[in-house]
Amino acid sequence: MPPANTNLKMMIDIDILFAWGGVTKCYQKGEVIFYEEDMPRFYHQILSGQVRMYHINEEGREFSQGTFGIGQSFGEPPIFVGKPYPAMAQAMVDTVTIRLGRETFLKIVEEYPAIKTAFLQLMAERVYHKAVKASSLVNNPPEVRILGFLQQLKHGKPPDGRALVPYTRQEIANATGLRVETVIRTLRKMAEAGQVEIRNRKLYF
Amino acid sequence: MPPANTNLKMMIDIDILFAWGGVTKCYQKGEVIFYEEDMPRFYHQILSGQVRMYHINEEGREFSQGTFGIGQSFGEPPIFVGKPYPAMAQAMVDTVTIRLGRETFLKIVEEYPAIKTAFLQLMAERVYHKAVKASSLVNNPPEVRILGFLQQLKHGKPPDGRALVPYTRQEIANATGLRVETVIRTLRKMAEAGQVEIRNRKLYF
DNA sequence: CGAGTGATTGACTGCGTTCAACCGACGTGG
DNA sequence: CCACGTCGGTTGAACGCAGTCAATCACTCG
Repeated sequence: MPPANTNLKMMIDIDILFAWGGVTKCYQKGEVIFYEEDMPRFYHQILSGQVRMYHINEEGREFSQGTFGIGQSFGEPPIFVGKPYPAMAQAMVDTVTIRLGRETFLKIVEEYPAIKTAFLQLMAERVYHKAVKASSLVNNPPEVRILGFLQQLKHGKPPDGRALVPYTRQEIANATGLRVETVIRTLRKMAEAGQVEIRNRKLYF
Repeated sequence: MPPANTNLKMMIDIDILFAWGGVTKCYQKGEVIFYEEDMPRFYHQILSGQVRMYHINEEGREFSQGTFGIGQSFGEPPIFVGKPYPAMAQAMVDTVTIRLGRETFLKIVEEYPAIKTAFLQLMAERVYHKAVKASSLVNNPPEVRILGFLQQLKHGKPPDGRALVPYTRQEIANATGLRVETVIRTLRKMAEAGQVEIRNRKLYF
């Protein structure tokens, strides 16, 4: 199952990546692609599978920065700004990526104006989404946070009735800064209110 | 007093902005530059003063997305992605900006590769900071949130002893998603622990 | 069938919020 | 020069909601 926020257009054409020396790399489910504090050495783009970026704080609690699907790239901002990764990346399922050295990637960006523009827009979109997400996370009760999370999944999706939400309660909790139990109890209330639907433990929105 | 996170390099050279038809605009303290949900019509760059971007939620609570000082631009992501502003911008003090129509701005970005690169890096930096900020805001007790906020102000600042924090308790509360009272109580505890200093109601970090 | 994973429920607790005052510094006008 | 208004800072008391802990349930897969 592809992640709900999959953006179908490829960030960089695969032929270009291979032409510039990109190589594929396979990761098993659960394998870590890079750790927090690592310096970025590669540009990563997903050929198949799904990747999650998240942060673990001092008390051992996770916070998801986002999930990425086929065609999407991840972990680029630190490449552009020359800082270490602020979060770790992990394959959620068996995943194949194509990767390219940091320097080569930056050369490609300078070489193709259209690609530079695409990344400018991508970064702008990420800023935008993180701003919206922050608003919905901070200062808001559980119901609003969860609604915000669910709505962001709907991007570009046709509003044809309800769709299965491909996330576990735990994943929703990690993305919204709530505890699993709170997510469960809030979702039940929301189901009673008709805002979501729960059919044998599956969540529809 | 310039905001603590002032980035001294100008985003776009002022001569270029004027050459392309940029005009200056004055805002009085408290004046709103644009509202949430407005479609972006201008690129804004600060000549003097200080601007705050923030969001007001349903319950009337504010959440600061950031503050911007001399030489900085703000509100660009929606221009690049063609969406309405997710937050409003307001002059915190009397402020002068230079502004330029959206279309002209985009033309400049395409015209000058160096400027395009600068904005790519700027957007990447913003993503980075918002990611770090989100981690520190969610799932964390007041002390950690406030520490995160204070540390982000230190960027590039020489660590020469303590500096006056140019923010009111209310502003810190709005930026961290806490209540004023909680900020006050937590700061007092932190002062006792030596993490900050409070001299006649002024905060030093 | 047994192990493992995710979902669920109940009881209790604690922390940050809420509400309501008051304080201290500063500026302005009569 | 002082009275007054305003704004930011401070304190105390009570409350309520989400977190915590612990146990159980439902489903899947080897």
